[in-house]
Amino acid sequence: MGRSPCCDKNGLKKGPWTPEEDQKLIDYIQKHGYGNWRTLPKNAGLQRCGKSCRLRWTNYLRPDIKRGRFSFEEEETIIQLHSILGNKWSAIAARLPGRTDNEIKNYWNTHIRKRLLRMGIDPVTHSPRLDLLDLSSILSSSFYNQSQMNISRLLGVNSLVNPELLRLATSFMSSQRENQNHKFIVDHNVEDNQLCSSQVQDQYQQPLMQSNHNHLPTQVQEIPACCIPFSNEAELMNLDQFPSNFSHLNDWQSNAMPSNLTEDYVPLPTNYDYYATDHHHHQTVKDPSSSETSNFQSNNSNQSFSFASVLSTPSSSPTQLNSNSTYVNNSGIEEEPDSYCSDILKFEIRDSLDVNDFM
DNA sequence: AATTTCCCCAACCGCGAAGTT
DNA sequence: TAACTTCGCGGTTGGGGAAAT
Repeated sequence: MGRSPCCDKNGLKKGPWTPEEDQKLIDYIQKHGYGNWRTLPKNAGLQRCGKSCRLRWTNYLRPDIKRGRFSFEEEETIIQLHSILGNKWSAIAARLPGRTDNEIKNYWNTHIRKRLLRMGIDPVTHSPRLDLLDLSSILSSSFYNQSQMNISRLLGVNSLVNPELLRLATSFMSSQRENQNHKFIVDHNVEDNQLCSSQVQDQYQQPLMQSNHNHLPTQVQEIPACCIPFSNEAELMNLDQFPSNFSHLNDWQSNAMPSNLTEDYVPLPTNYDYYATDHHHHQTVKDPSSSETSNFQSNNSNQSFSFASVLSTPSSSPTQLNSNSTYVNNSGIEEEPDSYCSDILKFEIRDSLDVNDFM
């Protein structure tokens, strides 16, 4: 069909918005609600095209926008969802309350993508690529004890259930065991380790599901490069239908996982409320799509995000969900989520669980 | 201190989908 | 059914601040 002329560009302002323009837009939307973006700027007294107004509103002025750095859980969720959805930023944003697709897209392109590349992970396929992998950084930073190993640091992201990388990592570990007895010093400042993960659990969980609980997958099995136990995008989209109470999920988890794998993880609260810590500053704005007033809080995304998060977040994680994304460590110094997580997520593999069994 | 380079992110652009006439 | 309008998405750009030289 014919394309709409974007807008009459003559005389319309472009570029950064001024506070006055912002206020005009806010005032207008608070009075009349949003919608009909084409006529909105004229009615609001703005020399902008409707598209520009819509973007400004949805990406910046909306009262439910969450500002600040991405939390570890958010980052983790982005990676997980991206492994399933690809560059469908709006779909990803729908499951990250308060975050916009634009913000997520920017964060992916400026942070996560680069980090994955440095770790030898193809950010498109979420699969390891040996031509990208910086082996030296792995060797120098990932092994410091035979029995204690931070697999998350090694693998970088929990979404990478891809067994090939696990195999690669394990191969390194095995060779290290054979050839060296000394401990490796962990460089806590290595940026490649920043994107760490808490979910070695996930490394096992999905294969276990797929293998009918009876055996672990072999390395040649094809396993989707994601850890959320949904086989496809449609299934993921149906997350919204899940109740916010996860008692069934816990049953499912405990049934699905062998006890020797699950016992290190305490069951999560069944009524986990993602919004519990952040109910501040809700402005009320009319949503023309509804006859009632909306406060822009998406319950759907609440539920779905919680579900995914519960699946992948050990209860031992000290990080408050949806908290401000700046972290303060014990010394009162702000700490970036990238670095704090490398410490909290050290993962101990019990002697009875030999990672080589997964080979 | 000055200049250059790098990086981030708000905003723009083009396109397709969905809705309306 | 076609023509048109509106909206939303994803890719890209460029301004400005930070870091490096």
